[in-house]
Amino acid sequence: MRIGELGQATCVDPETIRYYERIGLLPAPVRRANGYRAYGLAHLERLAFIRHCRALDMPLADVQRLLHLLDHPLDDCLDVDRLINTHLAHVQGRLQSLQALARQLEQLRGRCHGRHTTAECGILHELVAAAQGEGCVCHDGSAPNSPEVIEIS
Amino acid sequence: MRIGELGQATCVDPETIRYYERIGLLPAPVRRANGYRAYGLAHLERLAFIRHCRALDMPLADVQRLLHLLDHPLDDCLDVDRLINTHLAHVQGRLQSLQALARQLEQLRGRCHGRHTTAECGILHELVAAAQGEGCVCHDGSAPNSPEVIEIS
DNA sequence: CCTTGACCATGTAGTGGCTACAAGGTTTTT
DNA sequence: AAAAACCTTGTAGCCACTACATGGTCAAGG
Ligand SMILES: [Zn+2]
Ligand SMILES: [Zn+2]
Ligand SMILES: [Zn+2]
Ligand SMILES: [Zn+2]
Repeated sequence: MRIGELGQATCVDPETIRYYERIGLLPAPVRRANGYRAYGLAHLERLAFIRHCRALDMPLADVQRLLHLLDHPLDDCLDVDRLINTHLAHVQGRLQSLQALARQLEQLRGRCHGRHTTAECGILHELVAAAQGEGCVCHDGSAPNSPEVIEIS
Repeated sequence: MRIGELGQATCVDPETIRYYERIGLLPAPVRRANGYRAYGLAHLERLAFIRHCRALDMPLADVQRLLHLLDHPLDDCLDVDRLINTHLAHVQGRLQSLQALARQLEQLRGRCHGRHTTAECGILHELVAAAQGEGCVCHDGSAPNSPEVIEIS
Protein backbone atom coordinates (compact mmCIF):
# COMPACT_ATOMS: atom_id res chain seq x y z
CA MET A 1 0.00 0.00 0.00
CA ARG A 2 1.37 3.38 -0.97
CA ILE A 3 0.53 6.48 0.97
CA GLY A 4 -2.14 7.60 -1.47
CA GLU A 5 -3.95 4.29 -1.23
CA LEU A 6 -3.80 4.35 2.53
CA GLY A 7 -5.14 7.88 2.42
CA GLN A 8 -8.05 6.85 0.25
CA ALA A 9 -8.84 3.84 2.39
CA THR A 10 -8.98 5.90 5.57
CA CYS A 11 -10.12 9.26 4.21
CA VAL A 12 -6.98 10.90 5.52
CA ASP A 13 -4.94 13.23 3.39
CA PRO A 14 -1.45 11.86 2.60
CA GLU A 15 0.10 15.07 3.88
CA THR A 16 -1.69 14.48 7.16
CA ILE A 17 -0.40 10.92 7.24
CA ARG A 18 3.16 12.14 6.83
CA TYR A 19 2.47 14.66 9.55
CA TYR A 20 1.29 11.90 11.88
CA GLU A 21 4.48 10.02 11.16
CA ARG A 22 6.57 13.10 11.83
CA ILE A 23 5.03 13.64 15.25
CA GLY A 24 5.33 9.98 16.12
CA LEU A 25 1.66 9.07 16.03
CA LEU A 26 1.94 6.60 13.19
CA PRO A 27 5.04 4.39 13.05
CA ALA A 28 7.28 4.93 10.07
CA PRO A 29 6.67 2.16 7.53
CA VAL A 30 9.28 0.34 5.52
CA ARG A 31 10.26 1.79 2.19
CA ARG A 32 10.26 0.33 -1.26
CA ALA A 33 13.36 0.41 -3.41
CA ASN A 34 12.28 3.76 -4.82
CA GLY A 35 11.81 5.32 -1.40
CA TYR A 36 8.02 5.18 -1.37
CA ARG A 37 6.39 4.33 1.94
CA ALA A 38 4.94 0.81 2.00
CA TYR A 39 2.07 0.34 4.45
CA GLY A 40 0.43 -2.82 5.69
CA LEU A 41 -2.81 -3.76 7.37
CA ALA A 42 -1.53 -2.78 10.81
CA HIS A 43 -1.00 0.77 9.61
CA LEU A 44 -4.42 0.86 8.06
CA GLU A 45 -6.04 -0.16 11.31
CA ARG A 46 -4.01 2.21 13.38
CA LEU A 47 -4.79 5.14 11.13
CA ALA A 48 -8.48 4.28 11.08
CA PHE A 49 -8.37 4.31 14.86
CA ILE A 50 -6.71 7.71 14.85
CA ARG A 51 -9.20 9.11 12.42
CA HIS A 52 -12.09 7.77 14.44
CA CYS A 53 -10.77 9.36 17.61
CA ARG A 54 -10.23 12.63 15.77
CA ALA A 55 -13.82 12.45 14.58
CA LEU A 56 -14.67 12.24 18.27
CA ASP A 57 -12.71 15.46 18.55
CA MET A 58 -10.03 14.05 20.76
CA PRO A 59 -6.75 15.92 20.79
CA LEU A 60 -3.88 14.01 19.26
CA ALA A 61 -2.18 13.78 22.65
CA ASP A 62 -5.17 11.77 23.91
CA VAL A 63 -5.11 9.58 20.82
CA GLN A 64 -1.44 9.03 21.47
CA ARG A 65 -2.20 7.84 24.98
CA LEU A 66 -4.93 5.51 23.77
CA LEU A 67 -2.61 4.05 21.17
CA HIS A 68 -0.02 3.48 23.84
CA LEU A 69 -2.57 1.65 25.95
CA LEU A 70 -3.54 -0.47 22.98
CA ASP A 71 0.10 -1.39 22.60
CA HIS A 72 0.35 -2.37 26.27
CA PRO A 73 -2.67 -4.58 26.83
CA LEU A 74 -1.74 -5.46 30.39
CA ASP A 75 -1.93 -1.92 31.69
CA ASP A 76 -4.77 -0.84 33.89
CA CYS A 77 -7.61 0.66 31.91
CA LEU A 78 -8.39 3.25 34.51
CA ASP A 79 -6.66 5.80 32.34
CA VAL A 80 -8.94 5.02 29.43
CA ASP A 81 -11.94 5.65 31.60
CA ARG A 82 -10.58 8.91 32.92
CA LEU A 83 -9.57 10.11 29.51
CA ILE A 84 -12.99 9.51 28.04
CA ASN A 85 -14.72 11.12 30.99
CA THR A 86 -12.54 14.19 30.86
CA HIS A 87 -13.05 14.50 27.18
CA LEU A 88 -16.80 14.07 27.50
CA ALA A 89 -16.93 16.78 30.14
CA HIS A 90 -14.99 19.02 27.84
CA VAL A 91 -17.35 18.37 24.96
CA GLN A 92 -20.39 18.94 27.13
CA GLY A 93 -18.99 22.24 28.34
CA ARG A 94 -18.50 23.40 24.82
CA LEU A 95 -21.94 22.20 23.92
CA GLN A 96 -23.39 24.40 26.63
CA SER A 97 -21.60 27.51 25.53
CA LEU A 98 -22.31 26.84 21.87
CA GLN A 99 -26.00 26.60 22.69
CA ALA A 100 -25.96 29.91 24.55
CA LEU A 101 -24.10 31.35 21.64
CA ALA A 102 -26.59 30.13 19.05
CA ARG A 103 -29.42 31.67 21.07
CA GLN A 104 -27.63 35.01 21.14
CA LEU A 105 -27.03 34.92 17.41
CA GLU A 106 -30.66 34.03 16.73
CA GLN A 107 -31.78 37.02 18.74
CA LEU A 108 -29.33 39.15 16.86
CA ARG A 109 -30.54 37.96 13.50
CA GLY A 110 -34.06 39.16 14.21
CA ARG A 111 -32.81 42.69 14.59
CA CYS A 112 -32.19 43.48 10.97
CA HIS A 113 -35.21 43.89 8.72
CA GLY A 114 -34.83 44.94 5.13
CA ARG A 115 -32.34 47.31 3.72
CA HIS A 116 -30.92 50.31 5.47
CA THR A 117 -27.60 51.88 6.28
CA THR A 118 -25.33 50.34 8.85
CA ALA A 119 -25.92 53.42 11.02
CA GLU A 120 -29.50 52.23 11.47
CA CYS A 121 -28.80 48.52 11.64
CA GLY A 122 -30.33 46.84 14.64
CA ILE A 123 -27.73 44.12 14.68
CA LEU A 124 -24.84 46.51 14.92
CA HIS A 125 -26.66 48.59 17.51
CA GLU A 126 -27.35 45.54 19.54
CA LEU A 127 -23.76 44.37 19.32
CA VAL A 128 -22.42 47.73 20.37
CA ALA A 129 -24.92 48.05 23.21
CA ALA A 130 -24.29 44.51 24.41
CA ALA A 131 -20.57 45.04 24.41
CA GLN A 132 -21.10 47.98 26.73
CA GLY A 133 -23.84 46.41 28.85
CA GLU A 134 -23.60 44.28 31.92
CA GLY A 135 -25.86 41.38 31.06
CA CYS A 136 -23.60 40.02 28.38
CA VAL A 137 -22.16 36.58 27.98
CA CYS A 138 -18.65 37.82 27.93
CA HIS A 139 -18.81 40.15 30.92
CA ASP A 140 -20.75 38.46 33.65
CA GLY A 141 -18.96 36.15 35.96
CA SER A 142 -16.36 34.88 33.60
CA ALA A 143 -12.69 35.27 34.22
CA PRO A 144 -10.53 37.25 31.83
CA ASN A 145 -10.36 35.33 28.60
CA SER A 146 -12.37 32.62 30.28
CA PRO A 147 -11.82 29.41 28.36
CA GLU A 148 -15.44 28.34 28.74
CA VAL A 149 -16.61 31.30 26.73
CA ILE A 150 -13.68 32.38 24.63
CA GLU A 151 -11.78 29.31 23.66
CA ILE A 152 -14.64 27.76 21.79
CA SER A 153 -13.24 27.61 18.31
CA MET B 1 -5.31 54.64 30.25
CA ARG B 2 -2.34 52.31 30.07
CA ILE B 3 -2.57 48.92 28.41
CA GLY B 4 -2.96 47.08 31.70
CA GLU B 5 -5.89 49.25 32.73
CA LEU B 6 -7.55 48.78 29.38
CA GLY B 7 -6.98 45.07 29.75
CA GLN B 8 -8.62 44.98 33.15
CA ALA B 9 -11.56 47.08 32.00
CA THR B 10 -12.29 44.78 29.07
CA CYS B 11 -11.05 41.46 30.45
CA VAL B 12 -8.55 41.16 27.63
CA ASP B 13 -4.96 40.24 28.23
CA PRO B 14 -2.52 43.04 27.40
CA GLU B 15 -0.56 40.69 25.18
CA THR B 16 -3.74 40.04 23.25
CA ILE B 17 -4.35 43.78 22.95
CA ARG B 18 -0.90 44.26 21.46
CA TYR B 19 -1.62 41.36 19.17
CA TYR B 20 -4.83 43.03 17.98
CA GLU B 21 -2.88 46.17 17.29
CA ARG B 22 -0.26 44.23 15.35
CA ILE B 23 -2.82 42.65 13.06
CA GLY B 24 -4.60 45.96 12.55
CA LEU B 25 -7.76 45.22 14.50
CA LEU B 26 -7.27 47.90 17.12
CA PRO B 27 -5.78 51.22 15.98
CA ALA B 28 -2.41 52.09 17.44
CA PRO B 29 -2.87 54.62 20.24
CA VAL B 30 -0.71 57.64 20.92
CA ARG B 31 2.26 57.15 23.20
CA ARG B 32 3.26 58.89 26.39
CA ALA B 33 6.68 60.43 26.79
CA ASN B 34 8.00 57.16 28.17
CA GLY B 35 6.71 55.13 25.24
CA TYR B 36 3.72 53.60 27.03
CA ARG B 37 0.53 53.27 25.01
CA ALA B 38 -2.16 55.78 26.03
CA TYR B 39 -5.72 54.64 25.34
CA GLY B 40 -8.95 56.62 25.36
CA LEU B 41 -12.65 55.83 25.57
CA ALA B 42 -12.88 55.07 21.86
CA HIS B 43 -10.36 52.29 22.27
CA LEU B 44 -12.20 50.93 25.25
CA GLU B 45 -15.44 50.74 23.32
CA ARG B 46 -13.83 49.23 20.28
CA LEU B 47 -12.07 46.57 22.30
CA ALA B 48 -15.24 45.75 24.22
CA PHE B 49 -16.95 45.28 20.88
CA ILE B 50 -14.19 42.97 19.70
CA ARG B 51 -14.33 40.94 22.88
CA HIS B 52 -18.07 40.63 22.66
CA CYS B 53 -17.88 39.39 19.08
CA ARG B 54 -15.16 36.94 20.07
CA ALA B 55 -17.41 35.68 22.85
CA LEU B 56 -19.92 35.06 20.06
CA ASP B 57 -17.15 33.00 18.50
CA MET B 58 -16.80 35.15 15.44
CA PRO B 59 -13.49 34.88 13.63
CA LEU B 60 -11.40 38.02 13.81
CA ALA B 61 -11.84 38.54 10.07
CA ASP B 62 -15.59 38.90 10.64
CA VAL B 63 -15.01 41.25 13.55
CA GLN B 64 -12.77 43.26 11.27
CA ARG B 65 -15.55 43.55 8.73
CA LEU B 66 -18.08 44.61 11.35
CA LEU B 67 -15.70 47.24 12.66
CA HIS B 68 -15.25 48.52 9.15
CA LEU B 69 -19.00 48.79 8.74
CA LEU B 70 -19.25 50.63 12.03
CA ASP B 71 -16.71 53.09 10.71
CA HIS B 72 -18.71 53.61 7.53
CA PRO B 73 -22.25 54.22 8.72
CA LEU B 74 -23.66 54.95 5.28
CA ASP B 75 -22.88 51.54 3.84
CA ASP B 76 -25.62 49.08 3.21
CA CYS B 77 -26.17 46.78 6.15
CA LEU B 78 -26.86 43.78 3.97
CA ASP B 79 -23.40 42.55 4.71
CA VAL B 80 -24.07 42.62 8.42
CA ASP B 81 -27.11 40.48 7.91
CA ARG B 82 -25.30 38.01 5.75
CA LEU B 83 -22.35 37.79 8.07
CA ILE B 84 -24.52 37.02 11.07
CA ASN B 85 -26.53 34.46 9.16
CA THR B 86 -23.47 32.71 7.86
CA HIS B 87 -21.95 32.65 11.27
CA LEU B 88 -25.14 31.34 12.86
CA ALA B 89 -25.30 28.57 10.29
CA HIS B 90 -21.73 27.69 11.09
CA VAL B 91 -22.43 27.61 14.81
CA GLN B 92 -25.53 25.48 14.33
CA GLY B 93 -23.61 23.04 12.21
CA ARG B 94 -21.02 22.62 14.89
CA LEU B 95 -23.74 22.30 17.49
CA GLN B 96 -25.16 19.39 15.55
CA SER B 97 -21.90 17.54 15.28
CA LEU B 98 -20.99 18.26 18.88
CA GLN B 99 -24.28 16.73 19.97
CA ALA B 100 -23.70 13.61 17.92
CA LEU B 101 -20.24 13.48 19.39
CA ALA B 102 -21.45 13.78 22.99
CA ARG B 103 -23.88 10.93 22.38
CA GLN B 104 -21.08 8.74 21.06
CA LEU B 105 -18.89 9.52 24.01
CA GLU B 106 -21.69 8.80 26.46
CA GLN B 107 -22.20 5.42 24.88
CA LEU B 108 -18.51 4.81 25.07
CA ARG B 109 -18.33 5.73 28.72
CA GLY B 110 -20.82 3.04 29.62
CA ARG B 111 -18.47 0.39 28.26
CA CYS B 112 -15.93 0.43 31.01
CA HIS B 113 -16.94 -0.98 34.38
CA GLY B 114 -14.46 -1.33 37.16
CA ARG B 115 -10.85 -2.24 36.90
CA HIS B 116 -9.36 -4.50 34.34
CA THR B 117 -6.54 -4.55 31.83
CA THR B 118 -6.73 -2.48 28.70
CA ALA B 119 -6.91 -5.71 26.73
CA GLU B 120 -10.35 -6.27 28.22
CA CYS B 121 -11.52 -2.68 28.19
CA GLY B 122 -14.87 -2.21 26.52
CA ILE B 123 -14.07 1.35 25.60
CA LEU B 124 -10.96 0.45 23.70
CA HIS B 125 -12.69 -2.50 22.08
CA GLU B 126 -15.52 -0.29 21.01
CA LEU B 127 -13.19 2.32 19.60
CA VAL B 128 -11.23 -0.21 17.64
CA ALA B 129 -14.37 -1.89 16.35
CA ALA B 130 -15.99 1.40 15.43
CA ALA B 131 -12.93 2.55 13.57
CA GLN B 132 -13.19 -0.58 11.45
CA GLY B 133 -16.95 -0.62 11.09
CA GLU B 134 -19.18 1.05 8.57
CA GLY B 135 -21.73 2.75 10.75
CA CYS B 136 -19.32 5.27 12.18
CA VAL B 137 -19.50 9.04 12.26
CA CYS B 138 -16.25 9.45 10.48
CA HIS B 139 -16.80 6.97 7.69
CA ASP B 140 -20.32 7.34 6.45
CA GLY B 141 -21.05 9.95 3.87
CA SER B 142 -18.47 12.49 4.83
CA ALA B 143 -15.78 13.67 2.49
CA PRO B 144 -12.13 13.12 3.33
CA ASN B 145 -11.29 15.29 6.31
CA SER B 146 -14.81 16.65 6.14
CA PRO B 147 -14.87 19.97 7.97
CA GLU B 148 -18.29 19.29 9.48
CA VAL B 149 -16.93 16.37 11.40
CA ILE B 150 -13.24 16.95 11.76
CA GLU B 151 -12.78 20.70 12.14
CA ILE B 152 -14.84 20.89 15.31
CA SER B 153 -12.31 22.18 17.68
C1' DC C 1 11.52 7.06 -27.37
C1' DC C 2 9.36 10.84 -25.45
C1' DT C 3 6.03 13.35 -23.22
C1' DT C 4 2.35 13.87 -20.19
C1' DG C 5 0.30 13.30 -15.97
C1' DA C 6 -0.31 11.18 -11.63
C1' DC C 7 1.98 9.91 -7.91
C1' DC C 8 5.79 10.18 -4.37
C1' DA C 9 9.85 12.42 -1.55
C1' DT C 10 11.74 16.27 1.48
C1' DG C 11 11.65 20.59 3.60
C1' DT C 12 9.79 24.98 4.82
C1' DA C 13 6.36 28.29 5.83
C1' DG C 14 1.66 29.70 6.74
C1' DT C 15 -3.05 29.40 9.15
C1' DG C 16 -5.87 31.39 13.62
C1' DG C 17 -5.79 33.34 17.87
C1' DC C 18 -3.41 33.69 20.91
C1' DT C 19 0.39 32.61 24.78
C1' DA C 20 4.96 32.49 26.66
C1' DC C 21 9.12 33.86 27.05
C1' DA C 22 13.58 36.90 26.91
C1' DA C 23 15.87 41.09 27.72
C1' DG C 24 15.45 45.36 28.82
C1' DG C 25 13.31 50.17 30.49
C1' DT C 26 10.04 52.71 33.94
C1' DT C 27 7.27 53.55 37.79
C1' DT C 28 5.42 52.65 42.20
C1' DT C 29 5.68 50.71 46.62
C1' DT C 30 8.09 49.33 50.60
C1' DA D 1 17.71 51.69 47.92
C1' DA D 2 15.56 47.73 46.68
C1' DA D 3 11.79 45.12 45.14
C1' DA D 4 7.52 44.70 42.77
C1' DA D 5 4.78 45.65 39.24
C1' DC D 6 4.28 47.63 35.24
C1' DC D 7 5.71 48.77 30.30
C1' DT D 8 8.52 48.02 25.69
C1' DT D 9 10.15 45.07 21.61
C1' DG D 10 10.94 40.84 19.45
C1' DT D 11 10.74 36.01 18.80
C1' DA D 12 9.12 31.40 19.29
C1' DG D 13 5.63 28.06 20.55
C1' DC D 14 0.86 25.99 20.65
C1' DC D 15 -2.61 22.74 17.72
C1' DA D 16 -3.63 20.16 13.74
C1' DC D 17 -3.07 20.77 9.77
C1' DT D 18 -2.42 22.84 4.91
C1' DA D 19 0.07 24.68 1.09
C1' DC D 20 3.75 25.29 -1.37
C1' DA D 21 8.48 24.57 -3.76
C1' DT D 22 11.52 21.49 -5.80
C1' DG D 23 12.61 17.35 -7.42
C1' DG D 24 12.37 12.03 -8.14
C1' DT D 25 9.47 7.87 -10.08
C1' DC D 26 6.36 5.45 -12.81
C1' DA D 27 2.53 3.96 -16.19
C1' DA D 28 -0.05 5.07 -20.37
C1' DG D 29 -0.49 7.10 -24.88
C1' DG D 30 1.31 8.97 -29.20
ZN1 LIG E 1 -14.77 6.15 12.45
ZN1 LIG F 1 -29.33 45.90 9.41
ZN1 LIG G 1 -19.87 41.19 25.89
ZN1 LIG H 1 -11.93 -0.27 30.69
